[in-house]
Amino acid sequence: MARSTSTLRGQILEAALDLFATHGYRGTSLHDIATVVGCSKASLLYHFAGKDAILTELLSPAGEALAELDADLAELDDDRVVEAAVTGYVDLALRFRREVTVLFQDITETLCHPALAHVPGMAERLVASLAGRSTDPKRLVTAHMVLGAVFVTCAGDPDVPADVLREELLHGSLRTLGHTT
Amino acid sequence: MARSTSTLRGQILEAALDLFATHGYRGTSLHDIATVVGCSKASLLYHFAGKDAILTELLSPAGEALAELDADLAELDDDRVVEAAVTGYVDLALRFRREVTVLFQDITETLCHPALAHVPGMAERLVASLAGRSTDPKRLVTAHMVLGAVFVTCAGDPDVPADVLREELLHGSLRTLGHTT
DNA sequence: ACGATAACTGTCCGATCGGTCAGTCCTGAC
DNA sequence: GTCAGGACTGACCGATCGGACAGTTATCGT
Repeated sequence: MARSTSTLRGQILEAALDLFATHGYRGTSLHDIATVVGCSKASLLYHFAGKDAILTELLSPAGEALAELDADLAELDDDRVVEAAVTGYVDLALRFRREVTVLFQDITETLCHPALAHVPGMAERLVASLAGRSTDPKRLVTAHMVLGAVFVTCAGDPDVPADVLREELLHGSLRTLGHTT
Repeated sequence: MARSTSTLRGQILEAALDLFATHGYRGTSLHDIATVVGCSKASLLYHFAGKDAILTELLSPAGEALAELDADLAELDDDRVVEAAVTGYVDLALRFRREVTVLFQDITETLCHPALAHVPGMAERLVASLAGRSTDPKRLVTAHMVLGAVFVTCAGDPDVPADVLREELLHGSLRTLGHTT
């Protein structure tokens, strides 16, 4: 073996995450990844079943974390769910900032991916939670706004200290929702 | 001539806008467009110089409108610019909702397009305007949040009456910015 | 020292893409 | 009628993509 297995696998995932976040999933070829890593394209396909498998492995942790949040929020009553949804969503988006950027780059291609099949449904429930499970169109719009605000801000990766960013995402989202603390 | 020129051109643009918004620019082939329109792929390339040219013609009006907003905002003083930026941006995003969706689907591919070369710079100035030209990191974060909130909400095309949507985008954005009316 | 096995690669393949081009078809002016 | 020119198309092209596969290299247990 030229390299230890885990080493090259990790390098491939790291390079792929970088390239997917910069140029999108469709905009990145296996050749591009192989060039960055410094191995052959065939080597990628030795470690991973295919290009899909790389994306799946990259996004699965974020998907599972979102599923956890989804389950947690389901057990809260309506007046407590809003703050929990905001905090959980912001922390999730910050923790998986690079994955969010990948999603942002190629939203349709990545969302229709098997590993993320449950995301649309969970996103819809997250919006419902952000809206305090109200069906008022106005509150649904603001909930969508929070979804987009945190999403794009994290994907944009602004040059701001992490704690300031988190604090402002939380407060800004609550202000958007008209939630008085 | 089988059809009047303008008819087929218009059908091509309409179909392309639809497909680009649904599957992204990269995810839509000339063959896809031709199939929807009901003509040959070669016919598309008779009416347009290339796939790029179709995207350019689709997004140019939105780009020009953004440039107008950019120029208008430049002439306002700091305490007036925030509300003007919010109103102008929301109205722009609503007017070019489908174009926003196209942008959302394939952000890197579309933004590096010649016709939209000035957009990143204008977007940056728009963020500055939304932040009241303050350099406070907290205000910059909230400005980015508004940018994303309106962007994603318009791209998502929620099933809400147009006037309610506009009203909530405006009020929600101002609340996000902590702007007391 | 030496197979067995895992790690890795060069090369080829079919599919699909955007784009070109010679040629056909139709229409309207004369 | 006819003919010039715009509208349109089928067939083809080179490039690039994800992927398959036989073969080579390096490592380790014995």
